[in-house]
Amino acid sequence: MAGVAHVIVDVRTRQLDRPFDYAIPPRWQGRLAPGHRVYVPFGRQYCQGYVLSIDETASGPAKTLKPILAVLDEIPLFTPELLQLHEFVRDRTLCTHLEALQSMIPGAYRAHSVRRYRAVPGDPPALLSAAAERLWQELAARPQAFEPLVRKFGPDAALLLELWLSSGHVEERVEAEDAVRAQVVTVLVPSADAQTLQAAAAARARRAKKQAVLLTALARDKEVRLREAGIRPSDPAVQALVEQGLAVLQQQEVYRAPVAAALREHQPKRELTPAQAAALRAILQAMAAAAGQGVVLHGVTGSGKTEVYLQAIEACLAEGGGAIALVPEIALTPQMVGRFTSRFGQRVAVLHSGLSAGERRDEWLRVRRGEARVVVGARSAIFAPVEQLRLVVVDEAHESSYKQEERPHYDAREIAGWRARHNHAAVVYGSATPSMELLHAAEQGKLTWVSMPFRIENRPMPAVTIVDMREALRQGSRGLFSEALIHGLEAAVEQGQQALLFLNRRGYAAFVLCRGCGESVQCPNCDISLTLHRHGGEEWLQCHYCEYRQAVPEVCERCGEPAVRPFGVGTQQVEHALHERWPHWRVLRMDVDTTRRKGAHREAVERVLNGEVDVLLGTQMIAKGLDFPNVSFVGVIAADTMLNLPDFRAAERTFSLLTQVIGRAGRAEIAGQTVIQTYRPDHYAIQAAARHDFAAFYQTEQAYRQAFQYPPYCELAVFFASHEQESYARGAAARFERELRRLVAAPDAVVLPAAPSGIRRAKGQYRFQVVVKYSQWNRVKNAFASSYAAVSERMRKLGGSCSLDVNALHI
DNA sequence: AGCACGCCGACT
DNA sequence: GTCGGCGTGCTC
Repeated sequence: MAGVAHVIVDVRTRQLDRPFDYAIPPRWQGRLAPGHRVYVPFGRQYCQGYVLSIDETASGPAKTLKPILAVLDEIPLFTPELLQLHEFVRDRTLCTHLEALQSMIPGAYRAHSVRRYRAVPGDPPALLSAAAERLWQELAARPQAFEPLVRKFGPDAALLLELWLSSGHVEERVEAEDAVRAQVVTVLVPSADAQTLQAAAAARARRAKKQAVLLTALARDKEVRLREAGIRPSDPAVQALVEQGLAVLQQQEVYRAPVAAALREHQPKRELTPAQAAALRAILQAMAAAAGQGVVLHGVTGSGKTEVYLQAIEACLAEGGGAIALVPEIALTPQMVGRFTSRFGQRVAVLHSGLSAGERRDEWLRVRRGEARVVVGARSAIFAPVEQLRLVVVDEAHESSYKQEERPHYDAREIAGWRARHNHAAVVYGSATPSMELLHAAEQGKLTWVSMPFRIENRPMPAVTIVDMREALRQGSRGLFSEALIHGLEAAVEQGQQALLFLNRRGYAAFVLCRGCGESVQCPNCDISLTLHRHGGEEWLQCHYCEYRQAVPEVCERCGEPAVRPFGVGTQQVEHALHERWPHWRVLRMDVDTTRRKGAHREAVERVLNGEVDVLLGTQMIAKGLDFPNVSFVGVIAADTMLNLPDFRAAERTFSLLTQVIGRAGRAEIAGQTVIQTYRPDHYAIQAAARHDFAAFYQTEQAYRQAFQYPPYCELAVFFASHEQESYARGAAARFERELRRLVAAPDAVVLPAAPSGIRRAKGQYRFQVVVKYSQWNRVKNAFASSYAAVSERMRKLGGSCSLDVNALHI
């Protein structure tokens, strides 16, 4: 047989991480292409697979191959570009073929086998009971799956099926089926020309009004979607038209349209400021160069980056190209989506986790079919099958959410660069606080740096006051709010404007501590303190890692003293304090606890935009991607919460978050005021953010990174082992370290000793890690791959787990 | 991952 | 004497 397909089977194990060969059935020869999804027999079972490549010329095979049973999609899900990209992802993250492939397509594309049973035409078997009689009728009518039959007829159905299968009265067929399929509606379509239809409508206007209405609609619209019209397919009027040959019923696929239309702002194309125009020119130049160039767009908050993106994408479309715009999940708000849909309408597809599986499948399919040429989406949208890709925009490019924390550990920013190079397109990394990595790449001449240092319409940057909370404490102030913060809040609210209060910690208090012995209440499963929550008159302790909950102990569990007190402020406590002090203010709290419910986030944003809120209080979710024109005051309750984390990016994240929070103030006509409360007023991250002085921050931070050899002066990899038993977790990390040291050495890599992770135990699992610094991936990747292989298999058998995050963001 | 093949303890 | 425990090994 001629034609062999090399297929990756959908079985998640490293042992099967290689192509398997299958025979191409005659009717698919010449039509089956790389990227097609197929259904194949594998071992004693069936599974779906992905065609990597095809060998048309394969002559007489040494062994007889099993055949492909079915091709699951009309067009290959993977374009040639995506197949090539999957090799890059595999090489860069050391994941399997399957992991790389499946991260690129919607999860809805997963076929399961369904066995259906059908009565063989001819002599029926002896039907001994009424139930058997009915079962036989059912099987004769159409093929039936096992589960519904047993549900309907009881366990006897299984016995009868078995009997009839062996006697040959019933046959079994295995079919592949996706759990999420295309949505199908019944439509009535005309089978006569418009004139005939209108004449027929006129003739029926008196005696058959419903038929007349349908005929008129058919003449006008060429189709009637019955469900939308509230008419059943069995309606006599419909049946009559079909019988008279005027119309036929058809099943038609329809797209599930996500709610992108909501909050659609009809924003006209805006006149660009000189800085915006210069930025747009730089992007268009990079596109015209067709060399996969990258541009860093450093634009202060309120400088109008989105408008630049929109106009650059317009230029793509005008040239017949396509574009992808990546936005962090947290910023992918209806507001942001609305700006794209109002500008590009149906040419935009939206891809993010808020969509249902079916919506995501349909949006993706619109892209694959070339019907949508612009994609707006979160991280995984970087794999969208846009053809003629001319531009990739990565908005808020400093955001850590572009790195996938699960396997495969890819970084969408890096994939953006790959796709730009592959397509001879351009990539834009936009941010008010570009990362140290972007800065470093620009300094080395790998990226072009463009600045938009002013806000649109020359609005001023907010005035920032730093309040030293140590000083306030010395003066006897023990409240959450300093004088400056109180003045700012009151001034804003009294003038009918809005205020925003930021605190990066949810719950009521960070932890509870016994004043008798100094012991805090710990989570029994994790190595961290429990957080105090107070809501709706109730009070409890909660773990922010594993969701464990317990009551607050009356007395200390260690020393028995009734001296358990809350410490450290959370958003619930600030909300409480606001209510106490200003009972008539309308305060809205926004954090994970208040926005968990679907749609809650959007409702909250709408309430703020509608002016139903005086003070919006929240965690970092209020700092990003939202544009509230009536906010004139921003307060930061405690700038230090992020600064004290044991992470080499703590300063960068503080600087970035503060800059963004400050930037929420004064985005429209009103001037902005800002107060930052801190115990470390002299820290360079806080100082630089307050003075809007990016250069100063970068200079200091760069010196630290270089001195301690952290990114961007190297790359980090983190091997991670976790197990219920501490010794197994430690052992796996130690073995990985030993293995890797055997294979690489300085200067290619610096292997740090195996050590417990920041949180030694989480969800009942002990966690150990090995951190490696290296600068050239190609020189170390083989060593990583084999060291990992040496440990991971055994760890899994022991009931633990391992991971290897290459190019890791934090350790 | 499944599923079978294959060698040793407690039962009809 | 069997039924069944789960330790290796294979899947085009």
